[in-house]
Amino acid sequence: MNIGQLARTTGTKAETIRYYEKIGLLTAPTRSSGNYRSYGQADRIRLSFVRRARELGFPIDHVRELLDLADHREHDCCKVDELTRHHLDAVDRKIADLSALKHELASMLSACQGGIVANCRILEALGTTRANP
Amino acid sequence: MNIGQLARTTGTKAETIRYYEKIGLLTAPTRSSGNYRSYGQADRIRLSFVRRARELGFPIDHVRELLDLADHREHDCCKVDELTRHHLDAVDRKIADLSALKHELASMLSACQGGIVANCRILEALGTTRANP
DNA sequence: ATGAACCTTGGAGCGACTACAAGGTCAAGC
DNA sequence: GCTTGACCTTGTAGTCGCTCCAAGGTTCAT
Repeated sequence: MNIGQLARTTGTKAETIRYYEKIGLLTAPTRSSGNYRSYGQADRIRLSFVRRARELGFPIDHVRELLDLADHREHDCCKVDELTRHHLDAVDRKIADLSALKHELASMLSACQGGIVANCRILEALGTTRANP
Repeated sequence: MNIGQLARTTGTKAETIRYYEKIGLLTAPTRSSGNYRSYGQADRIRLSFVRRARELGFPIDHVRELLDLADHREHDCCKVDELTRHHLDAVDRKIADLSALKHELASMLSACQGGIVANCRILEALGTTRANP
């Protein structure tokens, strides 16, 4: 499998695969006679794992740790649990922040009655300072 | 007011203020005899507006448009409304994505019963390919 | 006069890619 | 055998929104 095929079967761009190789997330594969990267099933599985973890929003460093853990199947899995929990907390915080934001934007929108900018409640709301005045 | 004072009164770092000036979000202020930037109240208000919009997650380009709109008080405010609506939609989508993510992470966590990595449900879930296999 | 606390500029670095340029390789069709 | 076009290679620069740093200038209190 060359890089394009691997890219297609994993829904990744070839550039991204090369990037993962450069930062050491994926190991350099063997090369063909024409110096093309040549991948096998194990590579595909590993990349899929990476993509899935990234889809779930794990930062690259966490993915690296997860890969490490997955490579040592005799280890205790509490570290995996901890990473996941940690990430879940971060996601929760982000959701809370965005929800607050959403309500603020929604109330700005509902206050807007159209008309000219001079009377715009949205811009008014934006002009309302919050940081220590 | 020099840059440090403006920074403190708006909860911004001096570097960020200089950055905003460089990208043309804020106009270059007058300079003191010693070549220090010297700001007035109008600058403080404008920067506060920018910070507030950024807090609300508007990307810099939108902030630029909002500033433009706020500068032309006689214009119709429907563009402001549109920008806000657009942003609200994006926030909503992000919340939906994160909620889906949260549930996935939570169910991964609840499936994990401890033990060694070889039996870890979290890693198993991560290994489950989703992109076209 | 000296030192600390500020300011100046320019440039590099972050994360996680993405895009591009200039060239090499491969398979199919003629 | 030659051309065409799709693929691959490398390296570098750009994205976004800052943040940090280094090397030097200014201001003010002691």
